[in-house]
Amino acid sequence: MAATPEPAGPRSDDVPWLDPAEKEAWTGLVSLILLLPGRLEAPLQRESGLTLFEYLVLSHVSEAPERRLRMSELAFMANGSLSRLSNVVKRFEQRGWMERSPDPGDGRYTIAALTDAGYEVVVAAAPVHVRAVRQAALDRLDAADQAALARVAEKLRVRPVDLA
Amino acid sequence: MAATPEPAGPRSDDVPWLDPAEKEAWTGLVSLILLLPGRLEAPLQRESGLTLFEYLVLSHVSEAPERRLRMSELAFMANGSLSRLSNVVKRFEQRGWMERSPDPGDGRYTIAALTDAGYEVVVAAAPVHVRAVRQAALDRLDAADQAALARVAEKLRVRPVDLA
DNA sequence: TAGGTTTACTTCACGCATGAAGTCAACCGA
DNA sequence: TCGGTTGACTTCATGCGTGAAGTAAACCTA
Repeated sequence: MAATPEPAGPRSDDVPWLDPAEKEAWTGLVSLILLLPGRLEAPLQRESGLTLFEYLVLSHVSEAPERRLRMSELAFMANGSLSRLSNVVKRFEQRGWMERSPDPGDGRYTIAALTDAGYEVVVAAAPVHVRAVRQAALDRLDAADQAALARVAEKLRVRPVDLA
Repeated sequence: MAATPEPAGPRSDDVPWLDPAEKEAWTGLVSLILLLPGRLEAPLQRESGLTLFEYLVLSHVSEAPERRLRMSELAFMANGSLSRLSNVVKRFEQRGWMERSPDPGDGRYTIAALTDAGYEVVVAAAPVHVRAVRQAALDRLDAADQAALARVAEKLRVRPVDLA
């Protein structure tokens, strides 16, 4: 397999190209990024009609005290931008799974709350998701792999721009 | 941070829940999947108007002998489904970056070829991408991390359905 | 207390991804 | 050689994600 996407022609000046070890890491990362989301989401999508991100949103609010969270905190927890979250919560509101209200203490904040209907949706979706995670990932990794994955992810963790 | 998306209520029967180590691996994987694509694509998008997947497509054809490849091989190499590739190549054809023709030997195959215009696009995009990869990933990982990442990705590697 | 700035969020237009259904070529079996 | 099956794509409707621009509340600062 031709793993290097280096164009065959004259190479650029200032950017050092990837050595073999780097290339392998890069190839692996790319395949994770492009193939895993589908695998992880497919069961959730089929059985609960949810995106991975949507599931994370629901599950994080469901665990928060009183099942309520500020939009910005929720966005952070669910690994998404505020914009993305806003769109998702709007859809959830239309389906009756969530409700939004301004924070009485500071009107700039919006508090997102899970309804009972929304709660039932997460409860139904959770085992589906866990099964998918085991099947697509955890079952294929031993303890050392899992630890390494957690370590690497921690080092690469990065935040979307619009929440500072 | 509330890391477990386990709903607070009665837990499901048959699916074993995640233990702490598994939970960390899972959390890490999820954040990689949700946050890295954006980081990796943003520069490519801004400076070359390309998706990560689109870049991979271009760069893999550019390295193939005579800059031609069967659609199915290309889809496999670029970590995408045939359907996704077909849409991308169609757009590229409209921009004059690629051309498609049926394989003379077996009319079921389609051969995708890079034009000179397309070649110039990859050459311009490559350093942008490499810089992004270094910045978002490689620079933050030492050699052991990189090896671990490659190993884990290999174990999780999985193929889209429609290319068997 | 008025003007400007920051913070938190929302909206919308655009574009890409998905996957089910369709097309067309080649192969196979009787 | 004809009908069925497999293989390799292609198409299209639907829906989600992105990011730039907008709104509105609170916080300065003089």
